[in-house]
Amino acid sequence: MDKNTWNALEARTKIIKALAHPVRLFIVEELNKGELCVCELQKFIGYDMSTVSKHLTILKNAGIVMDRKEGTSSYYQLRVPCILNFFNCVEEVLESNLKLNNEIIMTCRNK
Amino acid sequence: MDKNTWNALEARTKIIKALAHPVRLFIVEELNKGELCVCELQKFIGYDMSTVSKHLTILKNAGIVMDRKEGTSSYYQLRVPCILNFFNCVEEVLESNLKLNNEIIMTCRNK
DNA sequence: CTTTTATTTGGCAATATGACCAAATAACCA
DNA sequence: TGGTTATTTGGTCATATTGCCAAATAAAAG
Repeated sequence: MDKNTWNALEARTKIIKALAHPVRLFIVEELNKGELCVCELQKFIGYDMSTVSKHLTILKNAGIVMDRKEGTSSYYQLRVPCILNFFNCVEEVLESNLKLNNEIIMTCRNK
Repeated sequence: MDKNTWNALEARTKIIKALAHPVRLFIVEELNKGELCVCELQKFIGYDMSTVSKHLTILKNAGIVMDRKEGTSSYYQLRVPCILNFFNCVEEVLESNLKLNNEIIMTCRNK
C-alpha cells in the first residue's frame, strides 16, 4: 500500500474514530437538535465536566462540531449536517444483525 | 442517562469502532469491489496474515462482513451495502475541514 | 500419512484511550 | 479587587487496542 493511500485512510479514520464512543455519539445526537453548552451536555451525560470537554475537543478536532464562546460558556453545534445519514447506515447494520440473529434462532428451533 | 439509551449508544458504537481503523477501512473498500480471501487482502495490506485475520474478525463481529469457506481459503464479502453512504459523509466532513483551513489561510493573508 | 497452504487463536509488548482529580484560565458579578 | 461560574489543560492510572510471533486447525496435494 502506498503512502498516499495510507494517508487518505488515516484522515478518514480520524473522523470515524471521533464518532466511535458512546458519549461522543450522544453529544452529536443532542447537538443535532440544537446548540448546547458544555454544562448542559455534562448534566445529560453525568461524567466529569473535564471528560465531557475533552470529548468535545475530539469532535472539534475532527471537524464534526464547532464552538462559540458567550460569557463564561462555550456553546457547541454540529458543523456538518450529513452526520445523520451516517447514523442511518449504522442503524441499517444493526437491523441486519438482528435479522441474522433471528434466522439463526429459527434454524436452531427447526432442528 | 438511562440504561436503555446507553445500551443503544454502545450497540451503534461497536459498529462505528469496527470501521475506525485504516486497515479495516481499506478492507471494506476493497470488499466493496468484490469478494476476496484473506491472503489476497494480506498482499494488499502487507501486515502479518494473523493481523489481517483479526481485523476481519472485528468487522465480522460487527456485522459488516460475512465469510465463506472454500477449500483452505476464507472468502470475505460485505454484508451491508450502505457502508458507502457512510463514507460519503466522512468525505463531506473532510471537504468541509479543507474549506475551513483555506478560509483560515485566506484570512491570515489579508491581515 | 505426511506435507503444504490458508487461516485462526493465544500470548506478549508497545501504544492509545478514557476516566477522574487538581490546577489553570477567563469572564462575570458584587 | 476578590469570589463565583464555566471551561480547559495537565497528570495519572486502568483498560483497550494493535502489532508480531508461534502454535493450533483444517483442507488439499503428493
